[in-house]
Amino acid sequence: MADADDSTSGGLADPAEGETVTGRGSLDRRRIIDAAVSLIDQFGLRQLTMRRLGAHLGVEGMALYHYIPGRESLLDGIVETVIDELLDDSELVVVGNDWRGYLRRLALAVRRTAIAHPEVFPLIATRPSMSPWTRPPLRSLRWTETFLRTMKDCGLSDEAAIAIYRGFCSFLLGHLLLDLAGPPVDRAAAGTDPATRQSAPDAGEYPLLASIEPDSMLANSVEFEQELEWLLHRLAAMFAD
Amino acid sequence: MADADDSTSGGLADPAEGETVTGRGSLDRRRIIDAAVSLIDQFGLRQLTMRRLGAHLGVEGMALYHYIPGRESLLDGIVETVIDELLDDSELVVVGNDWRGYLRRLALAVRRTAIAHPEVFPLIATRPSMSPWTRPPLRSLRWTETFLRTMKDCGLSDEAAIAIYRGFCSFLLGHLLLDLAGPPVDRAAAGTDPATRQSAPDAGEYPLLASIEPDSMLANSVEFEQELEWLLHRLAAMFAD
DNA sequence: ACCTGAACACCGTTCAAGT
DNA sequence: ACCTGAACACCGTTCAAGT
Repeated sequence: MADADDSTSGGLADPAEGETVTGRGSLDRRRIIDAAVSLIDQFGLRQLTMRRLGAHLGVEGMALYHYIPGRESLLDGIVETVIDELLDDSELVVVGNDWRGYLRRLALAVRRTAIAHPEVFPLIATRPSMSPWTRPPLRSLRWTETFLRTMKDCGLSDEAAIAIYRGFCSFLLGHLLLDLAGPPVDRAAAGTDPATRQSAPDAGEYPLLASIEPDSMLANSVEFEQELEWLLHRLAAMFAD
Repeated sequence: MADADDSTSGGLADPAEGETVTGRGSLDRRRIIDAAVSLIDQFGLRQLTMRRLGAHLGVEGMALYHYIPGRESLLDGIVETVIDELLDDSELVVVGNDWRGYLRRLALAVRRTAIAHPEVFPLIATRPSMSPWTRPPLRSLRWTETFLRTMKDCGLSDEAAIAIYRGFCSFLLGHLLLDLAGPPVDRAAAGTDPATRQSAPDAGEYPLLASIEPDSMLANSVEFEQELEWLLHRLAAMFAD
C-alpha cells in the first residue's frame, strides 16, 4: 500500500541497500545499467548475460526487454552512463576561461573512472559503430558535445577546439590503456575468467620481459600528471589566448 | 603422392588462391587464423563464429578443435599473428644503433596494420588477461621482447628501454584508436552489423558535433608523422647517446 | 502493468562414430 | 588421420499467457 503511493519519480527515500544484490523495488533502465556495471566490475564483460543480469536483479532475464531493447543497447547505455556521469561532477566547471584547469580536472576524473571500471573502459574506447555520422574516440556524444562547447565558451575557435579535443583524447586513450594493461592493481577477479587460456609460456622464451620488475609497468599517477602538464602546456602554446 | 613428399616446411609452391574462400588443402593452424582475420575484416568480430569459420574453410566447425583449443585461443592467435608479422618485415632492421629510425619505421608499420585491420586492432589493444605475469599494452609477448631487445642492442639501459617502450606504446594506442574512431575510411561493411543499434539521435541535440565537418576527424597521416617526430625527439633528448 | 514459460535460432564445446 | 553428427549447456530474443 504505502509502496504504491510512494512512486513519486524523485525518489528521496533512499533504500540504502547493500550494493550488489539490488533486490526488489521495481525495475528501471538506470537500475539495470548500474547492476550491469557492477556485474562487469566483479566478473568481467564476458560474464554479463541478459539472463544472469536478470537473476542478479531478482527477475527472469526476459523481463529486461521491457526496459532495454537488447544487449547491444545495454552496452551502449553502460558506456554513456559511466562516461557521462563525469559531466555532472560539480568540480568539473570551467572557471574564468581557464580551459587548461578544466582539462586537468577532466583528465584526472576520466582516469579515476578508467581505473574504477577497468573492464568498462575498453568498451568506451573501442565500442563499434554507434551512429554512423560520427563516432567519437570516447564513445559518448554528450561528452563530446560538452567538451567542444566548453572550449568554445572559453573563447577558442572551432579549429582550436577540435585540435585540443583530438590531442586530449589521444593522450587519454594512450595513457589509460597503458595503465590498464599493467598487472591488475587490485581489481581482483575481473578478467580472471574461469575460461582461462593457455598456460603461461615458459619465461625462458622472453628473458628481457621476465627480467624487468613488474613495478616498472605499473600504473603511475605521477607520470600521468606530469605528461598531462606537458600536453596542456603544448596545447596552450599552440592556441595562446 | 607428390603432396606428401612436398611437405618441407618452407612451402615454395604458392597455390596462389583467390583470397576469401580458401577451399581445400588440408587444415592448418595458420590457415585457420588467416581465414579468421579475413572474416573479421569483412564482417566484423561479432560475426566470427567457430561454425561460420569452419564453413568458410569448407569444413564442419567442430573440425577446428583439432588445431586450436577454442575460440579464445583463436583470438589470441589472431592478435599474435597480426602483430608479429611486423617483426619479420625486412625493412624493420635497426641500422647502426639508430633506434629512432627503427621506431619511426615500426610506428608506421603498426599504423598500416591498424588501418588494414580496423576490427582486429582493438583486440590487440584491449584483449583481456593473457598470461597474468605480464600483459603488454600491445598484446604480444614476442613483439614486446623484440622491442626491448632492440633498444638494448642500441646501447640503451634497461630503464631507458622501458621508458621508451612505454612512451612509444602509449603514443601508438592513443593515435591509432583516434584514427580508427573516425568515420570508416572505406572499410565498408565492417561494423555495419545487421544488428544495427539505436537510430541516430537527432543531430539537433548535438549542434557542435553536427556542425564540424567530418574531415576534421579523419585519420591524418601527416599529423601522425609529425607528432611521431616530436615524440622521438623528446625521447632522444631524455636518453641522449 | 509487469513479469514468466515456452519456444526459436543460434552459440561453443565434447565425443563417439564414421571414412 | 582427419572429419562429421549428434548431443549438451548455454546464449539473445520473441511472444502469448499468466497474475
